[in-house]
Amino acid sequence: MADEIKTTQEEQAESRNFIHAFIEEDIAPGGQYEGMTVHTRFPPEPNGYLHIGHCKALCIDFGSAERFGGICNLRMDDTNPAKEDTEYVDAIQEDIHWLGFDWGDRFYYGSDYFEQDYQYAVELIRKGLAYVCELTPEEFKANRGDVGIPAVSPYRDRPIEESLDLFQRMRNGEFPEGSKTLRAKIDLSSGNFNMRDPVLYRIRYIHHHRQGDKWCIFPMYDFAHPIQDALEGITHSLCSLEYEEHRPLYDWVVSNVSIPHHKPRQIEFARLNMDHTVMSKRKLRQLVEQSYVSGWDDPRMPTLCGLRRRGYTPRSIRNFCDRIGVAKTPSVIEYAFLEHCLREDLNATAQRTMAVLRPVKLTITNYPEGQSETVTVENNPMDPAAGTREVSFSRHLWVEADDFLPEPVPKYKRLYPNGPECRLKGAYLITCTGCVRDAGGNVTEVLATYDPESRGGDPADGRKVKGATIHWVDAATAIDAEVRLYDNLFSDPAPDAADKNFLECLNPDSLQVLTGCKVEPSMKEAQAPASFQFLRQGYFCLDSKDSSPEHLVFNRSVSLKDSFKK
RNA sequence: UGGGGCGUCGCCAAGUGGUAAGGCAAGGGACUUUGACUCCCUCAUCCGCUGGUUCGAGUCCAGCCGUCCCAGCCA
Repeated sequence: MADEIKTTQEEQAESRNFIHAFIEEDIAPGGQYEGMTVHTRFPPEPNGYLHIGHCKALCIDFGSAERFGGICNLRMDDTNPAKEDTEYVDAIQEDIHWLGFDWGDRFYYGSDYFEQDYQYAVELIRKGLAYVCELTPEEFKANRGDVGIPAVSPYRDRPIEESLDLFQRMRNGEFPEGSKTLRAKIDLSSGNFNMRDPVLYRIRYIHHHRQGDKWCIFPMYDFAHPIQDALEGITHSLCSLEYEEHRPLYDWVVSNVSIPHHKPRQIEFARLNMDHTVMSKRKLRQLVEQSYVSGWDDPRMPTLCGLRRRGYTPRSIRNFCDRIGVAKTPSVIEYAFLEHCLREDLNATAQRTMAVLRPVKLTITNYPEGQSETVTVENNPMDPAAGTREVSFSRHLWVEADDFLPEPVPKYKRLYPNGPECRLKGAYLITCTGCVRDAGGNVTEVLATYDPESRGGDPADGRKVKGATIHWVDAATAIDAEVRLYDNLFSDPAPDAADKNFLECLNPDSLQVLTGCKVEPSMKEAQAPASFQFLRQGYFCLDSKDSSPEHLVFNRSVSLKDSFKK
């Protein structure tokens, strides 16, 4: 099984996307980076937790470098002090490491380049390619121009020396916020508004999480990013589609600033979108801050820490990202595909343990009261090396309520009176003989007889078992646990369609607490590593941060289907 | 409607002029000590539309339609 998955990964590794094609051209003989090491970077803004969309970018940034024997830097893109916080820096690194990516010693902060950014800005002024503009934000907007109407700046042609002086004084803190900016002198009538003399620097009297109060002018992304890339020797700056229109500006900065002979190439790809959830950091923050969820790591969140608590493995997530492909087509991936990748991984690696979610008592009428024994069950049928465990068995058991039906429906092959012989996983063959009902007619107990000659689940005479195999828990030793059922935060369709009111799209059934879950004792002893149990088409797991049964997380989204057809 | 993208099966996605890969989902069957897993089969005469070039077009050209993004002193 593990080999098969590995094979899948190898196949995927061989698949080539358009970014790979570009890189190949660039490093091939005659290409602009001939003979150079492919160098990429992952530049998160530390203003939130990483989500699965970032994982796609991570896989592309680190993956592309790795594919060509290159390296990838990790850089905190913290040029806007108003939005960033140190809190996120550590969490981001932790999540990236959890996924298994490593940036070695190449960890940087965009803000560490502030002094160099400043010097390059001065260089642009000296070259007559930038000027200090005194339009206020309101005036700036009013003079932005429009379709076919050029923008206007009365300060565009001011003397270089004057801009130099003003820029220095901006840095010195002599002017109030919003009073002045440094602008690139490019083209006020460009159809691409990013080129209509874009702002390079703005004044902000805000404490920077890393630079403290050293600076009161901060470079814009469009100015800082290309410089950071160039300084770090990045060959390929991979980013999402919305930066496509910024590329001319990116190239403008790179070619007008005298960073020693290095021009990184920006290539854009479509960011990840998924149904049943939101990927916007702004929205995710809103969910957290307005307490719609318990935190960034709420299992319903698409954040990496949320997925981790929900039972997702790093491998399943990376596999997912490798398989969804890289293209420029804006796409929406079905959540079912992510779930498939998880099941694939868990099936091969997860240690099983039995639990009953909606219990009904099962009594083996011909098994002596008070007697008990232990049976041996394999920890992972897909992997003999995972070993076995001993499970307690006695006269009274708990089984899933829907494993019994007083009246069978077509194709039902589990327990019903005079129904087929069924197998209790790892224990014995049983035949249902009837049930006990309360005054209201509800089934309170299922009755069955067992074949003493079928210990371990194999009939002594080798007869074929017609019924299904049923999982169970010994009532004498079972422990109760609170189980939380999680479904996706949003029901279909994806809320992005109703952007502003996305909170109204919240799925009211996205969290249920099921009490009375009976869990096999060994689960408690198993601790976190032994964390999964397949329940037909579903699975659940122990919370990765707290292995106590009170924190069982059941991923309902993969078990929504009825386990039998009516 | 200014600019920039994108349109191949329900969802992704290969394909770069030679007669539509693969995965997910779905349906059918086999197998099975989890109705899981695994295995087999089915699932686009057609590539947004309309013309054109060509012996031949999803691939080239023209026009049209649809859709997403930008128009922050955010990233």
